[in-house]
Amino acid sequence: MIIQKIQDFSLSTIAESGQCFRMNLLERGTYRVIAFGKYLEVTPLGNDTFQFSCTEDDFLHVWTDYFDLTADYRALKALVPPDDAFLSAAVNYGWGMRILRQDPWEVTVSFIISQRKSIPAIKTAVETICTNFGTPAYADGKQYYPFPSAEKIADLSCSDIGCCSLGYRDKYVTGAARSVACGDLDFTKLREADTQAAGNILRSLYGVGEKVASCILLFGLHRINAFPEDTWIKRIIDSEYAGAFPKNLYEGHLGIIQQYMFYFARSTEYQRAAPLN
DNA sequence: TGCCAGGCTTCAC
DNA sequence: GTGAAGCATGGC
Repeated sequence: MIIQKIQDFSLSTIAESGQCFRMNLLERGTYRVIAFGKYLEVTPLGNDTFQFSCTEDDFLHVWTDYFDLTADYRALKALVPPDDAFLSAAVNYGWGMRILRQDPWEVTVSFIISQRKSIPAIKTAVETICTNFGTPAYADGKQYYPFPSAEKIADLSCSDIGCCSLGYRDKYVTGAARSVACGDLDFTKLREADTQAAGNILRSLYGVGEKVASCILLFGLHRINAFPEDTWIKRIIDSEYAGAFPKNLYEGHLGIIQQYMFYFARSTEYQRAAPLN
């Protein structure tokens, strides 16, 4: 068990911002995270202090990286011009945001599934994949299901994986799994490649286009300048920026800005004031 | 019951 | 190269 003081860190903001699908609220503010085959519970204790249900070794070598705890987003927020009312409100609303450093394989599958699905439906599909094909594991007597390996998914037919509500995306997921399993898609090499080259490789996968590739770059490879433009971001750029968002102001950190925009655009606070649809 | 969802591929033109 | 059609299924 680790007790840690962390400033500018909000579990609810991170969990509800649409970047991950296996971080869930249990009770009284405690969130459960399943990632990299490990199980974690994080409980806010007040005064910027959090309890992590892990060893010191895992905290230092797994979760500090995962939650991007060494980063400081304050300098980025300071770049937002005061006269940009939307983005000023967005970075304020998204207090405690972090861009998680997730497993790129899990991110690839999750965001392939995400196309034309609601976030609750994505979470259901991802969880069903884990319970059906993940190898059960235990932490403190609790059973959980890690995300299955690419090799495991590669052995499945579209019919086998049909129980996971993937619809027409089933062939995209099995195809990506086979690319990883046979070595054609190597995330170790992608980490070393420049962002443009990595994006080109990702877009060569069947079922991966510009938006999903950007999500894999941002959430799986921590290329924080990747800027996924989904329907929400496009509507915001049209309605708040007359179709021209000033990306040049945030060069190098566009992915973080995008995450504040996405999280705020979907909030009831913004929807009440300026509904997008 | 009907509409919509963190898009993509395919096919005309 | 550009734009429209079609897509499976869950959640509200």
